[in-house]
Amino acid sequence: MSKYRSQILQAVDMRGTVSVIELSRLLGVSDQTIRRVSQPLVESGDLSKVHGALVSNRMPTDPPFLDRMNLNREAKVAIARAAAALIGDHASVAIDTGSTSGFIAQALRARKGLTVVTNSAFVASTLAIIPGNKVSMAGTQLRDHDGAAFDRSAFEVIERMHVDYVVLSASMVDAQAGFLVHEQCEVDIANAMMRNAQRAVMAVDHSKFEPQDRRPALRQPELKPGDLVITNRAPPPAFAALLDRLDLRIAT
Amino acid sequence: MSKYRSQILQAVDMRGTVSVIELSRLLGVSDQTIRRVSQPLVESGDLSKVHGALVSNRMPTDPPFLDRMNLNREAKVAIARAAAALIGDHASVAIDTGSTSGFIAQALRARKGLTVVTNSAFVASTLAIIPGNKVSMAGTQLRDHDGAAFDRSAFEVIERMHVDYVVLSASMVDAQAGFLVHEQCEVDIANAMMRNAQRAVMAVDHSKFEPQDRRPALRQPELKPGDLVITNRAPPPAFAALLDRLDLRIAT
DNA sequence: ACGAAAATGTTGAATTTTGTTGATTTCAGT
DNA sequence: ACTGAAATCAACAAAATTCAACATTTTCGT
Repeated sequence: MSKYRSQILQAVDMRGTVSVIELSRLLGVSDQTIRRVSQPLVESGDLSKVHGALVSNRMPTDPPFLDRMNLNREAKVAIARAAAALIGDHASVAIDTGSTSGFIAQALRARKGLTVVTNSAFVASTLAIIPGNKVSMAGTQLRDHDGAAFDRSAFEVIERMHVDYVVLSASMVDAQAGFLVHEQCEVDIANAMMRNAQRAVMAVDHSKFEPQDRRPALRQPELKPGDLVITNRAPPPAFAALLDRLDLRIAT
Repeated sequence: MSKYRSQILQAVDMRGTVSVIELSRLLGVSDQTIRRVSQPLVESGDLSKVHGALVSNRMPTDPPFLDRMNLNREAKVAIARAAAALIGDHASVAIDTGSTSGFIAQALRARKGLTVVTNSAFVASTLAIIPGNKVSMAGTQLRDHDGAAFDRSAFEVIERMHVDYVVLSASMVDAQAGFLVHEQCEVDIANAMMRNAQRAVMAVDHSKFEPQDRRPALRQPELKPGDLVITNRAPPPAFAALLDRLDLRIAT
């Protein structure tokens, strides 16, 4: 069992297919090494080999949603690790949709006995198949943007639960306005989750502190003092006031 | 119980895998010491050792469901191709849980404008993120066996719909009894789906025609004459009577 | 403070992994 | 089918890691 095993699996699972050369650069080793250490993985059927690349045998591939997951991938993985380190075995967690939340779900596969409620089918299917987890999928009608539900039944499921943590994300952070998203329905779900959770964990990579091409206009519900913000670089000083009473963690 | 124990565990858990040298620098001790104090952790199963590094055992290891997807993978892929070829763009489909259905979902990513209802979170998240698809997730409480739902709301969602095709699977085929599964709830869902579908597609790879180690005892609802059975090898002659009035296709 | 026991560091040989080279195979375009 | 570019494979040398044994330091009870 090679030390690169999990990294290769993760990279290939995440992107569907990735070239041998790219993997070698990613892990900082030679292409030959990639070929060598991936051999057992293709023999066990986890991966397939094509000329020039490895392809995942187990995950959905290509569509736009997964493209977004590859944006700032390293930052998101680091944040996900930090968030997962915070959440212990047997915790209960509400998880919203969004690519960072997707990574956090992946990192949470390491936990045992989680109770999870989410409106994202991706998060649900990631965590549901871990033995011992109890996962509730909130909502029925899934939007194609990201496979998340925002219908009435989603709220009904969320309102029935009370959890230790809620994992939230945002599309942008504004020094005055706070954490912004694009759709009102996302705010509504976040609100419902926060009302039924002890502590909020807001996960935003560093790019969210910069202006976006399509500026989101809707404010996420205000965080309580003591709620957690996880990011991967120290935010610019302009955000000091906003983050003042929150527990800020920088993941590396 | 060494004084470094918890630090090593935390670091390795956090990052998934971390090199012995790096750990030694992190804790300010020699590499040999790391090897020595990590030995009990390896023996107790918390960590694994690879050449040059320690890896966390609580990290994403293949959950059973994904293992099952790798069983008879080629047969299932062939069947999935055949099933997907049958189902055109803009069709409406109900899909049950089961690993073969998972592959069919993957093959259906090539279709456009599908309307899908499924009680499997895996199928839902696979197809929901295809632009233009309308996917309904039936059910809330997901079982860890395969991430599928069988609660009352699952039935309510299925009963509301009427679709062109229903894609079903079975754990075993018996020449007398027909298509068998392990759980009554699976039969119930199949029944609900069949009542609300024009035509059934039963997908079973060749291994299902052989006796299983754990024999399933529950009969799927009877197929109508003209319903489809897709498999990947000609079934043994003993099954001729069973398949008599059904439309049998052999995928290669 | 003393000595025994445990823990840590150091060394060098054995083992494993890695990068490089050149021959061979595969792939895409004519 | 032919050709050049790219990818794979096999083999070997170089580098890194491990292991075992011993020297040294730290810890702890008396």
